[in-house]
Amino acid sequence: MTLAKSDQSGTEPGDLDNPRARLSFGQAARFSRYLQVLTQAQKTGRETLSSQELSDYTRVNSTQIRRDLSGFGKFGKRGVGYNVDALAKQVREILQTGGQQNIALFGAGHLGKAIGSSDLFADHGFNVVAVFDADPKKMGTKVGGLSVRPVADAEAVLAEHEVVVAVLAVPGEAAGELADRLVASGVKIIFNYSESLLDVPAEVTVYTSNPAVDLLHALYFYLS
Amino acid sequence: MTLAKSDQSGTEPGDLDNPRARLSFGQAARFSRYLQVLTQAQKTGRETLSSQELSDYTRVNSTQIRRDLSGFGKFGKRGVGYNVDALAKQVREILQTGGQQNIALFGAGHLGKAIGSSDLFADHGFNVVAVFDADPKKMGTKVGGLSVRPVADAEAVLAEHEVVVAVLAVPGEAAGELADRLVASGVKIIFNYSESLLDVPAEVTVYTSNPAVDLLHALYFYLS
DNA sequence: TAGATTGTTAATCGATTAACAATC
DNA sequence: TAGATTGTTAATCGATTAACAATC
Repeated sequence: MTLAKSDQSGTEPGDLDNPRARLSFGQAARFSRYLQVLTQAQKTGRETLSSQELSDYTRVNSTQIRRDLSGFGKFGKRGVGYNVDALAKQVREILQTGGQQNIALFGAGHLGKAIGSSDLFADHGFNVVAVFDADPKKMGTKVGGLSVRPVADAEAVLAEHEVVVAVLAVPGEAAGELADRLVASGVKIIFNYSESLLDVPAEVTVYTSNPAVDLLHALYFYLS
Repeated sequence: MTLAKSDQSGTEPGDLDNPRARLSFGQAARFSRYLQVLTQAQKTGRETLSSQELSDYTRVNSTQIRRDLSGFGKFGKRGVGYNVDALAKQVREILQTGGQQNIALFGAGHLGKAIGSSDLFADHGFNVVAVFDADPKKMGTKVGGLSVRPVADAEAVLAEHEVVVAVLAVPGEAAGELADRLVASGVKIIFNYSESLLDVPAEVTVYTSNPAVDLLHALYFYLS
């Protein structure tokens, strides 16, 4: 939450004279979604997308999209839309996604295997460097090309690869203690796929994924 | 998006005289998250939670939380916090989560198995009624107590169980065509775990889950 | 009592929306 | 040209934040 501080300038959030202006929390969330849609559109060979199409896929208002983008330049062509390749490149620059990031995956169950063998992270330049599990029987089995390792190795691996991002696909009972170890090892971003509520220091960001929460949200509007 | 219309009254969103006042899009999202944390806190035997603790777990501002809740009544005790059981009950009423909802799961791969065998949905009263897959070799195998069925059966099963919610844990290539069939069968809410962008009519809500998007977002603040 | 936390107000900031000239 | 869509402004709405009296 302390990360959510917006830029101090009361004027243009992304002034052309200052293209490194810090994005607000909401803006960064939106730009991330734009990039996801653009990346996927590139795969299907789309050459242009209008702000309205981007809006349909991201559920962000189309005026908002044009405003977000126009803060960094004039990337669109009136009457046509935005060039997908060019805009994807621009958004990557805005989000500063240049550097390689290493990720550690904890849990080699169904969910761990699903995440480890998907291209979700690789598509955006993230590199899963290790898969850990507590079950001795799983040691050495392969998940997405990596051999499963004992959780005891975690500290050494995290340090060696300078891992800042950890994905927790473990049972709820194991998550709390594991999170404490990760925080002690310098992990700053935790994706929590367990049910457990994690207590971490303010400088660590926890993303808890829970489809049931989104379903409650969606159903509320469907039912009323 | 069309679902996001807020209530028309410019005054109290949740007037005590009108406890059924429609929640705004953002409010419904927040109440869903409160309920998730409260449900989990119940499991660990917590008796009370303060708005600050709820804020730490939901990343929603604590004043915002108190304000959301106070729109529906005075549920807290000053100097103590909120009773977990009582507040969970209240929030369930506010979100109108009484009715049973049936869900169909498509895809019996790693991700499908992870979702089908978890308690994520069951915890909130949702009922997975069928698991479908395209692979003939998987027919009859079990996922979370259900036998995997051919996708050809989908229309009949969706109609029989009045399914409004579908979860797509299938490869991207299969998702688009499947979504069209689901929409034709009356499905209104689709959880899309594939990479594919889905084109659906305005009355259908698509939730696309993508950890990489959240990671881009989180990293932006970590790196800058 | 003293400390903690709610319930509530007011000020500020960011998001949404409508509208439209500019222009591809 | 005519149609479509951007870039931009202004108005409104919702979220965030600080502050604090009320009260458990």
